[in-house]
Amino acid sequence: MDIVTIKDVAKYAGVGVGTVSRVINNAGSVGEKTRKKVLEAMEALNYSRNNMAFRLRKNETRIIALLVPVINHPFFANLAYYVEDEASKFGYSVILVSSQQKVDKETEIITKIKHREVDGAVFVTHYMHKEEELYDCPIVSIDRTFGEKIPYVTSDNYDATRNAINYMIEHGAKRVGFIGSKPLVDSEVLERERAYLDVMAEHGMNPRLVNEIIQHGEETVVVADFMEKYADVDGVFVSGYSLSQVFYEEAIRLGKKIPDDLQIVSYDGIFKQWGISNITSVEQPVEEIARQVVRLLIKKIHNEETCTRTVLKTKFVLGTTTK
Amino acid sequence: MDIVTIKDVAKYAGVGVGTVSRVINNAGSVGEKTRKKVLEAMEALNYSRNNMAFRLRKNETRIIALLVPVINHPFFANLAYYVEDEASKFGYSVILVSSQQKVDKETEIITKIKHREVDGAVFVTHYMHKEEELYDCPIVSIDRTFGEKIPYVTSDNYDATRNAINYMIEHGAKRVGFIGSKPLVDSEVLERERAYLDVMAEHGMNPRLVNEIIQHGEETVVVADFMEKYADVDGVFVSGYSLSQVFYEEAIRLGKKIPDDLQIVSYDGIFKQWGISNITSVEQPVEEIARQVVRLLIKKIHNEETCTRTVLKTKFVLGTTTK
DNA sequence: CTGAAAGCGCTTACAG
DNA sequence: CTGAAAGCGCTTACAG
Repeated sequence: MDIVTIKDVAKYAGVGVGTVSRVINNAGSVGEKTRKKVLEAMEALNYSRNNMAFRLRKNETRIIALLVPVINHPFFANLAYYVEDEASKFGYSVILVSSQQKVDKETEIITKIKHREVDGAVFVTHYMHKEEELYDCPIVSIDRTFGEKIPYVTSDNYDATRNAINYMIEHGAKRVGFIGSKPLVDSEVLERERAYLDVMAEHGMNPRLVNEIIQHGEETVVVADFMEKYADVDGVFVSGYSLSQVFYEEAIRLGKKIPDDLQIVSYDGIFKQWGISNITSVEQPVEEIARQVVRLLIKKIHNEETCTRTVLKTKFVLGTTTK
Repeated sequence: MDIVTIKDVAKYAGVGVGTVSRVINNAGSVGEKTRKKVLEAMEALNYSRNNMAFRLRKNETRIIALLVPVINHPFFANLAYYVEDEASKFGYSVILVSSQQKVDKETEIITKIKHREVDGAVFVTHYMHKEEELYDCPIVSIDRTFGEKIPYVTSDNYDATRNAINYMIEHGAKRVGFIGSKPLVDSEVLERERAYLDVMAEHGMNPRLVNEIIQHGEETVVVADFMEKYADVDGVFVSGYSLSQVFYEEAIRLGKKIPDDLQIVSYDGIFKQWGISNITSVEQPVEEIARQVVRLLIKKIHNEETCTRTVLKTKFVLGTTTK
């Protein structure tokens, strides 16, 4: 079972390789009977095009990379699902990289672009240091801002957070706290803290705020500290992918009555389909985010114009953790 | 910013392209000062190897495909996480394909192998029809059996199911049922039903069994039917990725006291880390499955010997749904 | 409409 | 130790 090339087909059909190429690609014009001969030859030889060669010639890999902190988390897994779905519509495959918050995994993607292993990448990561060279690569991001040259899509962090906090206040919360996993880098996620502080100021309330860089695995400690420091909170806004579930469980463990003693609203990460406990939350339009980001990236790859910032609307979804 | 090739480096360093290639790959021997010149040239020109060309030459893509029914499900997302981690240790990237139970997505992978877009694939799918051509491809599978030529890894389905059911019986269950999402194809998952029937026979109990092919989205209906048909069950073994959560919720909805009226054990799909409700379950060693499957695939790709069947041990994890 | 040739960016015998 | 050449499997002007 040797590998059959365009040459074999050409010989079998008694034509030149160029002609074979033309019928494969429906490019140029080729006579009807020649075309038929070639098609028969392809059939007889069970030919299939070697796309490594094709791509080298065309200088495109038709692959994009998706860089997420971890894939085995509901938000990112959902994102990956729709990214793959959208990319495949445009003939792109997607390779997966879990950064695990390690910088080397992140620079690895840049390397893959430079080495022509992928055409571009979508970055969902809040940890990598900026690198100049990054700006020349076809990259799009979610939430994170890199300056004018890298388009990103985000959700209406500020407004959604305001609404969520006001909701708790309208439903009786007097001492509202904010606990968040703070990105290391410029990110629209920071708008959530700003929104919180603004609302607190408007109501003349004292902020009860912990927003810090949390390493994977440290969530429990941070939550425990928060609950000790602000034992009197009766409403908490939780920001960050792995934080809400931890927070919810810790609150239960401390014997808080939810929502009577304590209301909770979370940004991100509550996915009914996975049966995760029913926390009231600001739900991101993950499907739409995924599709937009892919389309932006493909435009970027083809050097088309893109707008830098795309903002999508979240949905406030009531669960059982608010009044 | 033109693309810089090995030729440019060679010219800059005043050597032949072969020499440049040799220093890049540390292959052959090259004089110390020549090497230095070349390295300097690479540095000066900011050269990085075009891996499309490299791979065409070597006839390897260093990419494997992971085909799962859907990526946005805890089990598969975890699998993907470890598959990517293991693959990257061997220098492989992994592209992701969610079959969504569609046959065309599945044959697409075969196409990708034939077109040299990937070197091989891991199949986690229970729906595709057998195709002869598949047997010549570097493919490994999870649970599913394709005959001698395709290696697969699975867990101890039979024993684990026996243990789980016996556990419920030992803890008072008298009318034990089995509800499962049945694979369309030859799969070790079928051992679970066999184990169940064996245990029922040994205890002289009447089987209460529904094991059928369930389309995505139909879980609720099937569960409702089961509960109507076997309203008297006081212990149920649930088999199938998306079924356990649905089953649990339906039982609650019907007002069953768990575990007093009804004990539940599930195979697959309960992941504490995602806060999914605490169902007693047979936990698959997903990390180990992933790593084994990748290693098997890479052996397959390199035409090394592999054993056809690898069985890994599950863990019986007590939750709150059994006595 | 079609064939022969050059070239995509690399590696690898083959001479020297 | 090193350069020139052939070749991986394709596409694409270029002639005819």
